[in-house]
Amino acid sequence: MRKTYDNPFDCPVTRTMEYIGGRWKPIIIFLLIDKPLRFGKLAMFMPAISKKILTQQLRELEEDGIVIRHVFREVQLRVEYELSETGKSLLPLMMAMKEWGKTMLPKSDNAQS
Amino acid sequence: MRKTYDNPFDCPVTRTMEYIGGRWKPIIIFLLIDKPLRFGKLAMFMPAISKKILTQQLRELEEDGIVIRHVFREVQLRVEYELSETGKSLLPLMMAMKEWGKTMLPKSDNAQS
DNA sequence: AATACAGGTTACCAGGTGGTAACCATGATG
DNA sequence: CATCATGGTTACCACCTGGTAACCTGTATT
Repeated sequence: MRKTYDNPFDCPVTRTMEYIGGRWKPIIIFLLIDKPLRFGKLAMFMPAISKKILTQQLRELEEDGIVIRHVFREVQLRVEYELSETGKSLLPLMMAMKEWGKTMLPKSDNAQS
Repeated sequence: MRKTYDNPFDCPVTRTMEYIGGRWKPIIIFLLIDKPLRFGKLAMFMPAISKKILTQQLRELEEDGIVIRHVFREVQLRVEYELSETGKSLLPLMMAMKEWGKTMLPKSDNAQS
C-alpha cells in the first residue's frame, strides 16, 4: 500500500493515501491524538497486530514525518511515539473518518449481497 | 485491503478504511463527486489502472453501497457509475483528504532519509 | 464477412503485505 | 546466575492485491 502508488496527476487525495493508507496507520494516528503512547501500549490497543508489523508501520509513519519516536533510557527502556506537527494536522481528517465511520453500520450487518 | 480488517473494537476509523481503503477507491469516489462517469471515462482519468482492477474496485464500491451502476442499452452500450447517497456523504471526508494532501509536498520531494 | 468499440471476464502470474515464531540486547529482579 | 520485561529484529512463509494478455458479448459500421 505504499510504493505502489503512481499518482500520475499528483492527486492530493492519492497523496493522502500514500501517507495514511497503511493497514494500521489510521488507527495508530488516532490513538496518538490524545497523548503519546509507548510501544507496548499501542500493541495492547491493537491486539491483532504483531510486533513486527507495529514496528514497521511506526517506522513508516516516522519516515513520513507523521510520528516522532522518543527513546527514554530509564529504569526500564521506554519508547514513546508522539504525533509531529504534521501528524497533528491530520486531526480534522481523522475526525472526518471517525464521523463517517460512525454513520455506517458495521459492514457485516450492512451486506447487501 | 478488505477482508483482512478485524477491527476488534469496531473502531469507526477502521470501519471507514474498510470502505475506502482500496488502492483506487478514494480517487474513484473523488472523480464521481462532480457527476456520474462512464467506465471508459474513469479509465481515462486513471491511466495506470487495468480494466480488471477498475471493474473490481467499482464492484466492491457497488457492493458496499457507495456507488450505483447504471447500464444504458443505447446505440452503443453505456455504463455509468454514480455516487449513492451514502457515497455522497463521503464528500466532507474526501475534501479533508484533498485539503491535507494539498498541504503535503509530493512525497519524493519530502523524503527525509 | 471483417472490423471496431464499449465494457467487461478469465487464466495466469509477480510482488507486496502481513503473519508466526524464534531470537536478541539491555537492564532489573530473585 | 537465571529469569523477566521492554522493544525490538530476523528468517521464513502464505495470501491477497494487483497486473498482463487474451478472449468474450452485443451492436454498429464498412
